[in-house]
Amino acid sequence: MASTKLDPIDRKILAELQADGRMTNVELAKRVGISAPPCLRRVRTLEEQGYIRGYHADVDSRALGFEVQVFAMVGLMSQAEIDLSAFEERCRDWPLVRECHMLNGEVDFVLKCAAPDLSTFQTFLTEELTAADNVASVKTSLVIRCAKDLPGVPFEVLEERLERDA
Amino acid sequence: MASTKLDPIDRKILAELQADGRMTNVELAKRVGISAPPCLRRVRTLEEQGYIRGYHADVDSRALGFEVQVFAMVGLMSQAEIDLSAFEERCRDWPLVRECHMLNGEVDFVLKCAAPDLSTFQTFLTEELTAADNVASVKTSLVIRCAKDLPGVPFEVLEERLERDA
DNA sequence: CGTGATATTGAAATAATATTGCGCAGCGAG
DNA sequence: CTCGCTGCGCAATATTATTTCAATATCACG
Repeated sequence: MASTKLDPIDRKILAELQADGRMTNVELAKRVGISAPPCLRRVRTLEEQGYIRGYHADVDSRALGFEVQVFAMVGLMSQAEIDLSAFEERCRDWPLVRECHMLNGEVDFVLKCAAPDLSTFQTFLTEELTAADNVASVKTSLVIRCAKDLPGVPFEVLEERLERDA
Repeated sequence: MASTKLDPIDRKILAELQADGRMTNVELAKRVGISAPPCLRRVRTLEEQGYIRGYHADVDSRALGFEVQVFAMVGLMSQAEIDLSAFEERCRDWPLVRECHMLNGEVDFVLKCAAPDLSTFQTFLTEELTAADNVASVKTSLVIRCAKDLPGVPFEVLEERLERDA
């Protein structure tokens, strides 16, 4: 990851691919204002350097029968690093847990979970999560609806900031 | 969205594209066990029927200088639908807010925010979010680290469940 | 300011992929 | 059965990705 700095074209590429990850390279090249070959080379470089971690289809989980989304705020008994890591490792093993973020403040972790129905989630909650080693408290909140769900980076803010600093 | 039901091949397609959204159609066809043309037709159908909402590059926001991620728990004064919608609309206008979910329980919304640095976020927090109409309380937690961040749907769970029900 | 070393570009050629057209097989209803 | 429907795969064509290479731009240094 020899992070060379990004020029405006690179940032445009990232913004375009974040918005539409399946854009063809010719279309992308047209939009960022260079020809196809250097455009593709830039994309490959961005991938290698880790600016692009991967590409994913955005699949509608409700359409697939995952009716329930839950945020779970988890407090642990011990915040020693080894215990934090152990909990994270357990989260990685639970398929219902889609995201696991360690936080500052009173709560140690927030988990975003997805389940086909409430009873599946309840079972997971009582038999797995709450029952896990070192878990002191779990507060859950059902997602009623989602008003906004954008991927990654607000490029608008980034460009604004770069202009201002220049 | 004339939601025809999905067969195992469709689900495999969704799982593969969720894992790698830029897979070529021939590779995808190989993996799901059919030839390229019908595979592409299925993908198009899945897109049209809304099972696939889009494709996105997963861009590393830290590499781009967005050092700060925050979860904000927001309580409103009024939970009347018109006030809820008004708040959601405001969230859509704030670029630092990447996700906005309405919850049940004591907290009305959870927001996932991204900012270049702490002071940018603090400014947003005090001058925009906390100051917004109808906002009663905001509790924020910095993300210290992210142990897991998977896209969308746990297909493992879905398949398990289908097998069991069969 | 030059000037050479180093990158980066774009046109053209080639390889790979996507997409269309069409005939065939499987299957349920009459 | 056999018609009608659906979905498959082969083959042909259109697009796109990728490599090659000569020309241009960029930059450190004298």
